[in-house]
Amino acid sequence: MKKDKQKTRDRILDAAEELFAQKGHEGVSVRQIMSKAEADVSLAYYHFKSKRDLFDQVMLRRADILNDIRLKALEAVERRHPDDAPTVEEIIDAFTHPLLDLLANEHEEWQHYFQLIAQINNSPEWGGELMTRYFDPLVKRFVEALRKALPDCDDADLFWSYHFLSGALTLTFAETGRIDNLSGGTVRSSDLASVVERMPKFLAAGFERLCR
Amino acid sequence: MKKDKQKTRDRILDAAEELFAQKGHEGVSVRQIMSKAEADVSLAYYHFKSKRDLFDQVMLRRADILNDIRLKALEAVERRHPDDAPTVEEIIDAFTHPLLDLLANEHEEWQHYFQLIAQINNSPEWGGELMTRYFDPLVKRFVEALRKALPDCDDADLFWSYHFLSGALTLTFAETGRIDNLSGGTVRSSDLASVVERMPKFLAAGFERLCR
DNA sequence: GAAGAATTTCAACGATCGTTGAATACTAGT
DNA sequence: ACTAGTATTCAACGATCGTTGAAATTCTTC
Repeated sequence: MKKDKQKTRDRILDAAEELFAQKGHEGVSVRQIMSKAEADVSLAYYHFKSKRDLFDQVMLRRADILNDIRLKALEAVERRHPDDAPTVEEIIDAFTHPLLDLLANEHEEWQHYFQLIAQINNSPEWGGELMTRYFDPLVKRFVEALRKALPDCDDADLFWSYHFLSGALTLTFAETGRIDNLSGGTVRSSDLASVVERMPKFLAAGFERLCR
Repeated sequence: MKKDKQKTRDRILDAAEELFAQKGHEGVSVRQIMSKAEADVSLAYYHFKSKRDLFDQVMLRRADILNDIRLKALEAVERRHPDDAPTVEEIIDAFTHPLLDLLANEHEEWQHYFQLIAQINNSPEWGGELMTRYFDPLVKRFVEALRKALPDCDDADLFWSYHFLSGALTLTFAETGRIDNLSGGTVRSSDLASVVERMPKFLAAGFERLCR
């Protein structure tokens, strides 16, 4: 039935998502993906045009959901400030909180996708093209909100601040465990509640110091 | 002669560094590397034990230089403060400035290495192990300096702040050009002088707000 | 210039890669 | 039950993968 097609296609996407996140696009073979998906190799080429197309579909599958909830979070913040502008911290929170919530509360479902984004964002090969294509419209919307909150900020300060934000956020997605070692175990990469409460404060302070 | 050996070995390391940085460890074949190095495939296995060993040697070649100059920069800052503690911004500047200087002034020589670090730092596969092995002793030294500058800061705030710093710094290394698109060309990824003057201020503000 | 070590070339191995075409099994509407 | 599509299996293609052993060359030292 139709459901089975969806099931198989989704199983392939799940397996691909996980393996791409762990080893990168080139570090995984179609055979490894299909083996994890418990399906024949040829099925990859029945459901997708090519390995590259499979990769793109993995990216696309969750991108719209992400853009939706983040836009709604921003709009909610703006609705709470009908007259004045929201604070920088509120805007950054709207930008980051939905993602960190998803990662914290639906960890198994979203972890690999976020790890994939973490890798792509720092890759010269993929970083420019892919991230721009999927997420830049939303990012521009947030930058505009930040500009309104920091009316005296010049463009260079604003965009570089966003750049630092982007780096801090995506490294969090990677959950490399490096900070676990570094702190001797007192801090854990997977403790996203700690990030939710600290990251907006940390980054808002940066924006505000640079922009005035 | 001996010089030629070094020459060939270094040509291989250079080619590997560039290709690994662009496509990742698994995205490049030994044959592609040796073709760029203009040497026979077998020479890779004369000069190195395996592909993985070649990768490790690429990482090692510049790691010590980096640790050296950063340690010296920190010691210089501390020497300038015989009685009191250096400011957070001074410490962060010592941590980041040497790297950004190298990238800005010897771009061709160091760009690919830093791009490689940018990718590894955000990879769950490599991020924990490799970065810890090569750079954590130095990082711990800097965290101690920061702790002295922020005596009332608790460990979680301190380590998470460093985590945000690490993400912001390594994304800068990647030079993905994403911010170029985002800003419509008014900001350029390769304009590292802009980063040098902004990043320590931005990050110091974050540390200070979180830690007090 | 001969001896010995260091370096480079050449040819090949088995394994795995992405991808495809044709045959088979399954499902839905009549 | 027949048909028309949808989904899955099987076998295979040429290319490329990491790696190796042995021969040929070049370099160092006497």
